[in-house]
Amino acid sequence: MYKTHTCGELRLTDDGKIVKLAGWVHRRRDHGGVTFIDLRDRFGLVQIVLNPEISPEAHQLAESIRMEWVIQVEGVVRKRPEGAENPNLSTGEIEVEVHKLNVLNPAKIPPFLINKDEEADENTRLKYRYLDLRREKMRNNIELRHRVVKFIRDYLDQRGFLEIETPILFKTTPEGARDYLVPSRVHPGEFYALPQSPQQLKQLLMVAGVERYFQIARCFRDEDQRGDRQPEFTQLDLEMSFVEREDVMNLIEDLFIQLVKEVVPQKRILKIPFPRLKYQEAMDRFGKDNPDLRFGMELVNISDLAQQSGFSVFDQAILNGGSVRGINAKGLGDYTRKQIDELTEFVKQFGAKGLAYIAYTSAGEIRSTFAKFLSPQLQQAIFDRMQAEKGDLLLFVADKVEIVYETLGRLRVFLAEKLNLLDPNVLAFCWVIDFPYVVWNEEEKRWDPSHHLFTSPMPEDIPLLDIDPGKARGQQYDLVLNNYEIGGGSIRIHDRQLQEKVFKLIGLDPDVARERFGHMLEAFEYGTPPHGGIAPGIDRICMILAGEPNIREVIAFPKNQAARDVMADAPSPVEEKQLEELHIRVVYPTDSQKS
RNA sequence: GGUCCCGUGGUGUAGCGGCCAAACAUGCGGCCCUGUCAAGGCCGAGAUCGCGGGUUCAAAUCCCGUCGGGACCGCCA
Repeated sequence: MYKTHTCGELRLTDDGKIVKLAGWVHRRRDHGGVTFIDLRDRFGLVQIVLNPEISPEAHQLAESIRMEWVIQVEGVVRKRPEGAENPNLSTGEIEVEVHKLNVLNPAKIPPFLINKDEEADENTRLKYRYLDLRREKMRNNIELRHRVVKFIRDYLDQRGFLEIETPILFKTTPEGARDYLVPSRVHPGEFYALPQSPQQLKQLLMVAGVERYFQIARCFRDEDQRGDRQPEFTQLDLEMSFVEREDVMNLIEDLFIQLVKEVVPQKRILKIPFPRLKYQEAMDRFGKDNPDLRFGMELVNISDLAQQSGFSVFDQAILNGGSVRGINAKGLGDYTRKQIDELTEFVKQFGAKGLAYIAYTSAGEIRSTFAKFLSPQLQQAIFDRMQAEKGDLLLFVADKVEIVYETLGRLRVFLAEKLNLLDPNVLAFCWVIDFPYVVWNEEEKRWDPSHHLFTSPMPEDIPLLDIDPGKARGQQYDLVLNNYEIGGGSIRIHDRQLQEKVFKLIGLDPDVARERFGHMLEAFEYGTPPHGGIAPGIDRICMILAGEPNIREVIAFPKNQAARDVMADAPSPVEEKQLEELHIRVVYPTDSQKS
């Protein structure tokens, strides 16, 4: 054994013990006479002392040692001299007096500092990820992730769930995200696809009678990156038989309440039980189906008031079937014209033509883009409805309702960030339910499933599928946390006729449906229990719990925005021989196709 | 496919037409120092400012292009 103890565990009670320690040189303090080294391993830091009077050899050798060298020491645990304790260190009451020092492996000078939390260039961090992971923040994040997953496994195990692995090499499903394809060597011209999620397989496990299944499942989607999206990511994939919507929601809600209590006790859940918002309510109040409930500034509909104003921008919007809504940016009434212009630019990105406002300055003055249409009565009515006080800034968007939602929903979050209203220690979970079952795809002139095509409609809305599909609601539920959708699920269809009806509704050709999903349809005829499930995203959850701005910070070896692993430099070209075996010929894009 | 932002010693930043062959911190090298813990003191090395082109008497600084990175839109059932 290289070590008898870890660097984090020695205490005053170990005083006098002979120990062996091994780890990395975190810092070295050479006083000419005595030399101190903070020795680090994954479990902590401990100060080791090299005294020439104890061991001249060790002290001599320590001269040459540099940061991040891997060393081993043998020595005696000593209580530190009076006044030399370090209260910032859990091992700060003791130190290890070194009798023997062993260099296990020297280290080059690292490209960034391991012992400081100073930001380093992310590209460099990714290239030397193994060094980045030594740093305290990343070590904590990776450990947090372990705690989260461990908690989930234990929690579900105690409740009768089985963790079952499903294939990584599976079948393409072109209706979702773009698939990652894997060519078959033994079947020329045929391909596996990496799963976008184990959706079909977990449903088939329900047909198989598993009843309670989960998996910490890797999922793959070949779409462009975002801070909260990687080409491969991890879901808690879960499915249960003989359950209704409430059953799944209640289980998951309790799981997260307990998880927070155990893994991040310093964080506070805003509301228990989690608020449940109907989709329409979420849109009306927050403009998004993933609302951040940590702050107010809710949208207010003033279409009826705006109608009387005579302000043509408002009239036009309403005449075209749109609406006029606003938010009260509390305390921004003294914003300058320039600052408001900035907000206007912001909403224009998302399709708004402009931003109307009423600034009620702290001095009590009114400034407004539609001042001359603002009769005292109208102004009062708007102020009443929006609870405006001196010092407030009322911001309005008049447009098609989708654009109003989109722009005000984003503006609301944008302002909250600016105003520092987003407390990272508060966890505002909520459920969003009663989603529309299908949404009209204008481009393709067809109905698209708003969740996925195995989702069951609300039983009472099934007749609507024939007469007015847009009005039907799905048995879908999204779990939302602080402005992120962290999981979506639904009660599934377990009846072949209904499933075929849905395929037809969304314009899936029966032959194509049989080819792609024949195994599902057939399975449904062999005694399928009612079932449903959910798939919370582990990366996003860990990101929020760790207070990180993107999921790369909670993934050991993430890819960059261009979907590249910059450490190993993947993807990479392959040998011609490999391509031959796979019956593949590469056709490179020409310059004109590239641009 | 598109929009925006960034690119200065190893790292993080400053400089944003002449005062800059570039400043500060940290790291790195050397010397001094027996109780420090972000040790300290002294000395030193290290960037032609991502790359290419242009404007100008003069470019790290302005413009165009390009490469790299990031944020976002599209996309993500």
